[in-house]
Amino acid sequence: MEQFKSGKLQRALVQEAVRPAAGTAGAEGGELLGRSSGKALILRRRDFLYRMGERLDAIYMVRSGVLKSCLIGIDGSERILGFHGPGDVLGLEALSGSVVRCDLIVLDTTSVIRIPLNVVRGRCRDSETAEECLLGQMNRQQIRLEALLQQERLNAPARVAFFLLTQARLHRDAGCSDRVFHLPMTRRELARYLNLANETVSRVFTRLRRQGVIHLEGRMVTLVKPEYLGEMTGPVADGLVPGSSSQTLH
Amino acid sequence: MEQFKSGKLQRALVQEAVRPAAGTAGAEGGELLGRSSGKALILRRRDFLYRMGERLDAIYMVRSGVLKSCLIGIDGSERILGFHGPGDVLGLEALSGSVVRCDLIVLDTTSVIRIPLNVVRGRCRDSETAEECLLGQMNRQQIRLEALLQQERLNAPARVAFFLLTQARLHRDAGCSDRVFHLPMTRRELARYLNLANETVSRVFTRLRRQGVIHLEGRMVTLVKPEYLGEMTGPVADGLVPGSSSQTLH
DNA sequence: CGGACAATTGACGTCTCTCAAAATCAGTGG
DNA sequence: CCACTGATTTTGAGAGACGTCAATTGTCCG
Repeated sequence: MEQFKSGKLQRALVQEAVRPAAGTAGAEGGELLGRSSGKALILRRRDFLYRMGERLDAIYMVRSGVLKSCLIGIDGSERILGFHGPGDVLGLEALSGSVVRCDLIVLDTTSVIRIPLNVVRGRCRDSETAEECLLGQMNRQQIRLEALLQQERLNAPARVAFFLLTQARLHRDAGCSDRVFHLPMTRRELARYLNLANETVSRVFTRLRRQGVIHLEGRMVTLVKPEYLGEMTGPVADGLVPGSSSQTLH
Repeated sequence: MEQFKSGKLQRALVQEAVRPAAGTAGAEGGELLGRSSGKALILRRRDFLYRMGERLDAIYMVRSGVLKSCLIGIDGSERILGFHGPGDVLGLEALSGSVVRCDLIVLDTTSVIRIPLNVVRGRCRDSETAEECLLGQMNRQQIRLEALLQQERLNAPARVAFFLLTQARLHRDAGCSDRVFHLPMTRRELARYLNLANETVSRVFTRLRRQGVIHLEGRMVTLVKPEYLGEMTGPVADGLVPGSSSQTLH
C-alpha cells in the first residue's frame, strides 16, 4: 500500500477521478449556466476566489477542484464554514447585494465558471427553473450550516467519523470509490471545520487507525470498517455508511 | 425591585413595548407585504407555526411575539437555531419548494401574517425591490447561522454575555430599554440555543449576579455593568454594549 | 542539505457535562 | 385564598473530554 503516499501524482489522479461529479451535480446547475456562458477561471492553491468584505458582481460555479470558505474572527481565529467542490455555486450573497462574509480560498487547483450578476438575473427572468435552481442552491447552503450546527452536539470521535462518512458519500456520488479517497485539506483545516484542536483530530485518527477502522497514509484514507464509523456517530449517519445495503464500488 | 417578578402582567407589558419593532424592521418587509395582504394568525405558547417535514405553501411574517425554531435530532436531542421576533420572515424554504427542516414553536403569544406563495411570487415579478428584500431575508438567516457557528468558539460565560448584549441590542432597536428586559425563553431553551447544559447557563447567570454585572428576577434581566459583558466576549461584541459611546434610553 | 511547515505524541489542567438533590415557581382545583 | 403537583431553576460533587503547551518526527521546496 506504499503507493498511496500522498504525492503530487496521486493527488492529480484523484482530482481527475473526482471531476466527473461536475457532470452529475452540474445537472442542477445546468439551468443556471445555459450552454455557453461565463468564462472559466483557473486558480491554484492559496489563491482567493474572493475575500471577506468584497461586493461581488458575479456568482461562481465550481467545475473541478476544492475550495474552503472561512470566517476570520477579529482575534484572528478562523472558522471554516465548508469545503466546496464540483457543482457547488459560490458567492450567492451577491444576489442580495450584500458583501461577502467569508474568504474563499483554493485548496487544490480549481476551475470555476464566472457568471455575471446581470446574466444570472436575466436567466432567472426567462426561466422559471433557473430561478428555482438558484433558490435551491441557497437552500442547500443553509442546510450545510445547519448540519454543522448539529455536529457541535457530537463528541470529537463522532465528528471525525461523521466527516469521513460524508466524504465517502461525496465520492460515491461522484462515481469514485467511497472506501479509498484523498482528503484535500490539512489537519489544521479539518480541525477548524470540525471546531476541534488539530491535536485532537490527529489523536482521533491514530486511535481509529490502531483499532483497524481506517487506514491512513498522509492524506489518503481507506475506510476499512465503515460500519464502525456509523456506530460512532449514532443514528445521525443514516444512508452514509458505504457497503451497507448497497453495492460497493471497488 | 420586587415589582420585576416575571408575572403575566409584566410579560404583557414587555410584549407591548417590543411591538413597535414591527414598524421598524417591517420597513424592509413592507415591500413584501404591500398594504392589505395576507391574513393575520394569532398563536399561543406551545403552538406550532409549522413542523419539520411539512411542505409550506406560504411564508410568514412575524408582527409581534416570539417563536423558536428548533431541530430535533433522531436521538431526540433538540438544537435551537434561533429566536424570532417582530419583523422576521419565516418559512423561506417554501420558495425553493423544499420541505422545512425545523419546528417553529411559539414561546409567547404571537401574531403572524401569512403570505401565500403565489402572492409572494407575483409581488417579486412586479417589484424589483420586493425580490431583493426577499433575498435579503434569506441572507439574514444565513448570517444568523454563521454567527451561531462563531459563538461555538467562545466559552460558556462569553456565550451568555454575548447573548445578553445581542438581546439588549434588539430591544434598543425596538425603541425599548436596553438595560432592563425580559427573556422570553426558559433556561433550558437558552441552553439549547447556546449549546450548553442548562446547569451551566444557570451557573454563569449566578456568577454574573454575584459579581454585580447583572440583576436577575426570574426571566427579568437588568444589565448593571454592560461594559463587563463586553469584556467577557472579547472584541466580538463591537457596537453591542449599551451606554458605550451612545445615549442610553432609560 | 536546511528551513519552514505539517503532523504526531505525551503530560497536564480545566472547563463543561452528568448525575443528584434542593429550592423555587406556575398552574390547578378545592 | 391556600394547598398540591409538576416543571423550572439553582446548587453541589465528581468525572471525563478536550484544549493548551511542548517536544519530536515527518514532509515539502528551494
